[in-house]
Amino acid sequence: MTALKLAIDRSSAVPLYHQVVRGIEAAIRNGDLSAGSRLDNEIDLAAQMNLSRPTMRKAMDELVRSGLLVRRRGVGTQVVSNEVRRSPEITSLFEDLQEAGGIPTSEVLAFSREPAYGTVAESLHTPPGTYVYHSFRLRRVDGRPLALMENWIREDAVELSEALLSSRGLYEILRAAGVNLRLAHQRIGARIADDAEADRLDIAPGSALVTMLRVAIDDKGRSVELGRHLYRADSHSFEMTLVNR
Amino acid sequence: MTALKLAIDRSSAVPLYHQVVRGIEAAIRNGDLSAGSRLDNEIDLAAQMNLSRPTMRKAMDELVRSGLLVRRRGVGTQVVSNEVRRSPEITSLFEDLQEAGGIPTSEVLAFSREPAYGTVAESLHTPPGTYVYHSFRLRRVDGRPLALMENWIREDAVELSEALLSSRGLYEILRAAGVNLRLAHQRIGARIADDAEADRLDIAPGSALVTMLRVAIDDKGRSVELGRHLYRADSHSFEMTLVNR
DNA sequence: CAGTGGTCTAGACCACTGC
DNA sequence: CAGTGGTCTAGACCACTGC
Repeated sequence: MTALKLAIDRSSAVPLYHQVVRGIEAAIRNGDLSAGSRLDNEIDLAAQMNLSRPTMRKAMDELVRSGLLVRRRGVGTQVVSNEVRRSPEITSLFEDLQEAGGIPTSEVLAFSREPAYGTVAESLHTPPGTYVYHSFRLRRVDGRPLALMENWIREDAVELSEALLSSRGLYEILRAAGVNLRLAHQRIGARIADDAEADRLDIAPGSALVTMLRVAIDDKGRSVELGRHLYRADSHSFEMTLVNR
Repeated sequence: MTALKLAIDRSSAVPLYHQVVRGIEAAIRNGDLSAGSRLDNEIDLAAQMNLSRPTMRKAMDELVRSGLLVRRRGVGTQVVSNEVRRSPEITSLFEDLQEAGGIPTSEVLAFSREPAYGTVAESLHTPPGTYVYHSFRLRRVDGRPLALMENWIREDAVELSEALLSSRGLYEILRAAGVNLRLAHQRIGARIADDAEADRLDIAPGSALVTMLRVAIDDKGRSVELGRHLYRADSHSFEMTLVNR
C-alpha cells in the first residue's frame, strides 16, 4: 500500500496518463515499488494526483498490458515482478545491438533495384514487376559476424543507396524518411547453415541458424519491408513477453 | 465509408465494447469491411450504435492494438489488411495443433516430483529445495513426432499425474484447476539435435531444432510453469504480430 | 458487509490533417 | 477551414472478493 507520490506537470505536452505510466515504471525500476507490493485503489490514486479516474485507469491499463501490473477485481492492483519485461515492440537488430552496448556494423554484400515477382511482390502488396530495392548485408557486432540479412524495400517509401545502408541501420533510415512502422508480422524458425552461409558467419558448416521472416507495415497500411534474416544460433535468440486478455 | 450496422444487445452479459470488437472483427473476416476501407468517424459510429464515444473508442483501441485497424489523427480510421493476424496470445502447443485440425498425442517419457534447485527454483521463484512436478513428454501430431517438452510446474498450483498428462495438454489441465495464465516470457532460438533427441524426433542426427524456453505467470503473480521445449525445425516455427505504440 | 476493479455515460477542449 | 482522432473530466452503477 505504497503512497506513490508522482509529480504531474499539467503544462507539459506529454499526456497526463503517459506521465503516470512513466512515473510508475520508474518507481518499479528504482525499487520505490517492489515486486508484489500493492498499489492504492484507482480512485484514491487518481485523487492523490488530482486526475480523473478514467485517466488514471488508462495509465494502469497500459501497465497491465505491458506486464508490469496485475489487477484483480475486488482485490486490488499489484506490481508483478522485476523480471518480466515489456511487450515486444518493433525494433531493428541494429538498435537492439546498440542498446546492448555493442558496436554494430553492416557490410553490404549486394545492393540493387530490381523488379519484384512471386513471394516478394505478394508480401509487399505490389503488382508483379514493380521495382523494389534489394539488399544483402552481413551484420557484425564488435567485429564478430552475427547475421546475414536479405531485405526488399518498396521504392515509394524511401530512397536507398549502398552507401546509406553501410553507415546506418535500415529502420533508422526509414524513420528519417518519415516512415512510421506500426505492425510487423514475424515467423521465427531454425535450419542448418550451408557452406556459403557458414563461411560468411564464421561458423562450422552444419551449424544451427535462427531464421526470421518479417513483413513490416507502416501507419498508412503499406507493406514497406520484407526481411529474410539468418542469425548464428550461438549468438542470438528472440525474447518476448506475451500478455493474455 | 461503410455504414456498418452492428446489433448491440444491452441485456447481454458481454460488455458493449466487446460486442463491438467482435462485430467489427466479424465484418472484416466476412468481407463486409474490406482491407483498406474507411470507417465512419468515432462519434458517428458511437451514435449509430447508441453508444457513448468512450465505449466506442475502447473497442477501437483494442482493434488497433490487435492490428486490424489503423487510426490517423485528422484523417480517419481504416481496416489494415486481411493478412495481418492478431497479437500473440499465450497458447499451448496442444491447443494450437488441435485448432489446426491435427490430432495431438502426448507420450510421457518421465514424470516425477522432485526438489527444485538452481535455474528451476529461480525461474519459478520458489525457495531452493521446494518440491515441484517435473515432466518430459514427446508430442506427436497425427502420429508424427514434433516436439520434446520438458516442464517444471509448481505443486501448489495444480495436482498432476502421469495419467493426466498422457490424456490432456498441460494448459488445459491448469485451466481446469482454476489457474489463469496472464503472462509468458519466452526465448526462442535454435541448436543442433544430439543423437538421443534426433532418435526420439525421428530426424537425422545433426538436424536443426527450434528451442523455446518459457516461464508462465498466473493472475496471482505466481510463476507457475517453466518449459524447455525442442521442436523439429522442419515442422514448427513461431509466428507473431508486433504492434508499435 | 466494505472495498475493489469493470463498465458506461455525456459531455469538453485540443492538435493535427487535407483541402 | 471543416473534419478527424487524442485527451480529459466528473460522475454513475455494477460484479466480484474476502472477511
